[in-house]
Amino acid sequence: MPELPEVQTVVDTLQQLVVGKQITSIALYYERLLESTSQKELETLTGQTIQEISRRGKYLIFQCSADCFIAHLRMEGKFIYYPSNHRPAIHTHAVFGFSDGSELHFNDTRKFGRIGVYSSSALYFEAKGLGIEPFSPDFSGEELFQRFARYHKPIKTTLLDQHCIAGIGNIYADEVLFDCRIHPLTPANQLSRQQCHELAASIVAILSRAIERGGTTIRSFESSHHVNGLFQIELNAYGRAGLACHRCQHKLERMKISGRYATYCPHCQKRRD
DNA sequence: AGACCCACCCGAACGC
DNA sequence: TGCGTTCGGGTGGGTC
Repeated sequence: MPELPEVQTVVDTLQQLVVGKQITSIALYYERLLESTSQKELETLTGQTIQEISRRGKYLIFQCSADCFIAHLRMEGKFIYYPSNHRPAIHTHAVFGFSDGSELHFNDTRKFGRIGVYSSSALYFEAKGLGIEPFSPDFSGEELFQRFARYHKPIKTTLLDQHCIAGIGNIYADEVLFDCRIHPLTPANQLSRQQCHELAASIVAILSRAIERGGTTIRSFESSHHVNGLFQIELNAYGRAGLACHRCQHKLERMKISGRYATYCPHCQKRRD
């Protein structure tokens, strides 16, 4: 499932493929793909040129001549680029045709992904109340310490809360907590300054490493299934319940915390409260 | 207001 | 073997 690093990889790849191209047609096969956008509004992209592609949290931003369209891949959404006209594969919900004959298909088995057309991406994210970017200059241990003061819920849940920090999903939340030896149930507002500094450093380090790997693994977008990039990363916690901890050999455990699973080492990640 | 839970989907994995 | 059931993922919206 694409989290920040996977989305960044998609951005990097798409930038080389479709920036500068003019949209000449849009076909929509699944209406609910649109988020607070009518088919008519989607149509307004026709004739516009994609000027820039960027990322905010797990959102992809396609800045076009007049409007922008924003996509969220959720679990299995993917963009597939074809240099020329191509029959839509199963689970393809939208096709953008460009003036040079190439196409960008949006494909999503789960139908959870969403796209929408907006006049300003900044306003869109402001309205959403999206949290701080891990790669923004303002991101620091002190910043996290200040933010966490408002969150009484478990740190695992807080890391997943996109209003606090943008871009972290279940996988990297588990990995970061393992790295910092923090028990997932620890209330966020009970973390020490020191722990927040470690968390901030760990988030940046682990996400960076994942982006590096994603970037090196994924060459052609066709074969990208971006998850490929993810599995190039050695995971220490996520998906390893019942297996031996890479640090202490104890069995990792899995626990449900506000509806989400957390995998952690009960020996390395002790509760301190 | 804040914490929780479910709906949205589908296919893989599991149970009978 | 074949069927039915459960589960998991991110997010928004609903409920208490």
